[in-house]
Amino acid sequence: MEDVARRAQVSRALVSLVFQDSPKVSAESRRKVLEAEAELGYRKNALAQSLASKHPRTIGVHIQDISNPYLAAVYAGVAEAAGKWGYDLLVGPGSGPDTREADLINTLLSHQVCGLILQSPYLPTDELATLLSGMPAVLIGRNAPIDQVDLVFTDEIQSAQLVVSHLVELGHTDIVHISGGSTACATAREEGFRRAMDEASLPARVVPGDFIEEAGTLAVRQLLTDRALPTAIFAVNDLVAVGAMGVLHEAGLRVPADVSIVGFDDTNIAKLGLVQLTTVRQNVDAFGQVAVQMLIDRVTSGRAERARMRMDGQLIVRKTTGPVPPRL
Amino acid sequence: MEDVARRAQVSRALVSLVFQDSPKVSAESRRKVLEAEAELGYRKNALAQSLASKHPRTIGVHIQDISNPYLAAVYAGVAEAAGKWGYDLLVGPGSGPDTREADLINTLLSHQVCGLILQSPYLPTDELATLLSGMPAVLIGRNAPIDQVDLVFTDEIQSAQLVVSHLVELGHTDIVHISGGSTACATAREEGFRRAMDEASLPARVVPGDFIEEAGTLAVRQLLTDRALPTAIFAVNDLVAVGAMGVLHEAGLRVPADVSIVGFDDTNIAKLGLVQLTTVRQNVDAFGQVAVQMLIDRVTSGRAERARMRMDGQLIVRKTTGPVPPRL
DNA sequence: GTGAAAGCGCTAACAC
DNA sequence: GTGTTAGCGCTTTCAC
Repeated sequence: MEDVARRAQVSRALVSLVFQDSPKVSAESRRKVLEAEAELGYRKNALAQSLASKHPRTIGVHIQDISNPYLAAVYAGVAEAAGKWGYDLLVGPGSGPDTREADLINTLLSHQVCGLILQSPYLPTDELATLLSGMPAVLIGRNAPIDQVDLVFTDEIQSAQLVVSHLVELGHTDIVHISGGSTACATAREEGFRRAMDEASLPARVVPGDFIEEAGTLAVRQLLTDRALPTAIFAVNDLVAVGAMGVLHEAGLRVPADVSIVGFDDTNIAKLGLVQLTTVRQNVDAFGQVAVQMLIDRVTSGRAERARMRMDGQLIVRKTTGPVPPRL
Repeated sequence: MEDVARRAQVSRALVSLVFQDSPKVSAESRRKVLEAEAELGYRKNALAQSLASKHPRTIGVHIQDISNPYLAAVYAGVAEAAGKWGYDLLVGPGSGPDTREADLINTLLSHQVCGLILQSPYLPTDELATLLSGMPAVLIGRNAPIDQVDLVFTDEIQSAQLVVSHLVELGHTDIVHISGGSTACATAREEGFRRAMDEASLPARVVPGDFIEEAGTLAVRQLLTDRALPTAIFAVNDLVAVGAMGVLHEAGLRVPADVSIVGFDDTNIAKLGLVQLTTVRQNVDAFGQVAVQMLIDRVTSGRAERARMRMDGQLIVRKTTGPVPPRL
């Protein structure tokens, strides 16, 4: 930076001002500085910048399950929005459910980010709260009651209702939900399913499961041996739905002629020609944008109240749902 | 840190030494410092640390297609190895093939990482070279001839040979490769296919494609209308293979009874019960470890020569390959 | 072993 | 508008 200043024949301070495009610098000086910068191939030192500044322009991101395309899309939105606002992104090192979320978040924090955007389905609410204390953050896809943390999430209740109405309209009355265990998001979907079935005066059958394919295969195998197969299955996510489809296929049952199946997330698997799964899509495009805006707003305005943004899910009807088969 | 020093009744410098566990500090002092640290809930400022030190312990990572489970696994290996060596990881903001790789790498660089680990399939070699000039880096899954850049990659030639021998052993002589365009990795696979077919004295039919499902559907549709369907298809990756399977299925053809299919990467899609794709797995577990070690070695030793690590692929035989159907 | 002092590359408050 | 100065939180000589 010293070099840039010398080459442009100005002081270091002025160079600094140019880079934050302050209004108090003459067009002439700005031009000279920019020119010198380009000629020298100068690259800012984000570290020094954040260290000296009381308002670092780096936001930390942690998305647990980035291999889920729904979250990858959220992430893309975050990246785009951050770029537009002139913020750098730092992503915590972690993928897969086994990584220690707390460590990752600490790494991010130690790099002095100005705020955090997290999708953290596993960390208990209280741990999250102590970890985040005093740090602006927005949580994605999880309705956690933590002060000073903003929220963006899909209305799982409404989404589940969408699924149930779709199936009920097709004539289904015997519907099983394969749940996803005890994560925040799984319980919300299950709750939504129960409520929707209640409203339709239908019995809500729930089989415990997980977010992996095997949960789907196991659940359906059990239903098969119990001779308790329903006419429709609502899986907690696409992977589980596909697991279920696989077993039905093996058993010589047709989807949707014999059993209808609905997933959740609209992942790339759901779109596969071989699968063509009816599923629920979350409003991914908006998620990232909203999250970044919430965070920047809180950081710059010093807002203290919690902001929450609940978004509707959207039913994507493909080829795994159909009319209820005639009773034999 | 000032506070920690005061609480432990020592100087700031000593605290610094303890954190880098220098040998020149007494057990007594160390204990006191560690205790004070814990009590105060001190968290290091990675920024200040990297800024002051001539040897920052943060390595930058950019993996373009993290949604590919093969790469996610590589990444997990990197994360584990980095942790073991006491290095922080910073990940560049980017997902999907449309993000500007150069920008991401620049972001990483501006955060003063001590080196880079990259999977960067799209960036031209020369751009990469200028971008990386002087910065220790290891490239994953790409055999690019850049000085001062270390390499870890799968032997695509050998992998393609594995696939071809498998199919030839099953009696196939009419094999089509759906290629992946002009990325480094696609051309290597195609080259391997051509060589292996040559060695088997078989004609090498190649259909141009891409790394997406649609490439598989398009290619097979074309083969179908041309009445030029082979008895076996070797797709550039799993996604393309599944696209191909989908179309064959629609057309009433059975896999592998009528046509055998092989993919590449052993992604989660290949493992799906509905798919059970024969494919090639790369030695993901070793990739990350090796990459981190190469990088740290170069950073600490100042080694100037290039290191390269070529690894063998492994054929995973599932249920999409079978004996060649009898000629009608 | 331990403490004092200089400085990493930048921003920010102030005077010119 | 522009230059000067003092730090941000840490590491690192270098004396003691």
